[in-house]
Amino acid sequence: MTLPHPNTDQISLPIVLGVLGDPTRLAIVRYLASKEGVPLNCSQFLDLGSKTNLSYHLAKLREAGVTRAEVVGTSRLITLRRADLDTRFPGLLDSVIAAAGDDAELPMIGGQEPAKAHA
Amino acid sequence: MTLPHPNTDQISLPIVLGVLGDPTRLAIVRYLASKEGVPLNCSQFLDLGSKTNLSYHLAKLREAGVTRAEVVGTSRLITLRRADLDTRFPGLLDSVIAAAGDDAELPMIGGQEPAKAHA
DNA sequence: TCCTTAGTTCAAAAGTTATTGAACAATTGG
DNA sequence: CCAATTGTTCAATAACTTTTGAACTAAGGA
Repeated sequence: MTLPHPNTDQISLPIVLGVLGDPTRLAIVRYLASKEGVPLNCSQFLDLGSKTNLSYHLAKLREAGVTRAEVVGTSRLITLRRADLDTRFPGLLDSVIAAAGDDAELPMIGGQEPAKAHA
Repeated sequence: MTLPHPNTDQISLPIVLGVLGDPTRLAIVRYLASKEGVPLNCSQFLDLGSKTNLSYHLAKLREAGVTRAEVVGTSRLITLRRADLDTRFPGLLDSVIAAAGDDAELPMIGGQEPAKAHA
């Protein structure tokens, strides 16, 4: 039981940008980046919407090639496809994550700390 | 007669990403980047759609803060807001333009040369 | 086996975005 | 003034995206 993912060379720039142009998904990506190395399952994101709605957004991210979802038991372990994205679009993910880190308009996850403005 | 533009600090990351997540607009931005310094008017982009449709897409880019449109006579001179975007989201525009430069899926403008694959 | 947990799928509704054509405005040149 | 050029606005439609709830599957534990 594996889920469909695009190959690295099939990842499309407009699709990736479009998928990241949604506050919920950008919040997911920011959170994944902040927990890099720790695989997360969908229920980590329930702050952002209903189970069904997250399933939808996570599928969009996966189908765009932004995340990878590995089936483990009844869970999906979700990770950022950082290396693949860096290969395909050098610097893009880093600059998006850096910009998102500062963005107080994006929804927070699990008491996440908003990046502080320079005192 | 000036057109509304967001201030630099009003430029929103998800809105910018969403606006760039459209092949027509990404093609416009790529072309503007390739002609940096040369202000272009809307009719340069008629390859990409009807006059009305371009007016729509150019308004989206302007309202998102990606481009600036200056009214000169009956023309709008359109430029990329590169410095403002670099200030707000360092590295983002560069990585998007670099990635778009290579993208053969994006529509071309006026016999634009597709970036060649490495021989 | 039965229950729970984790997540998907489906269909419907709501909302948003893209595209079109016709009509409009403003400037420029004759 | 008249016509051409440049681009906008409006209303309609088409197409897509997001959100929801109910029903479902699959694995794991008691």
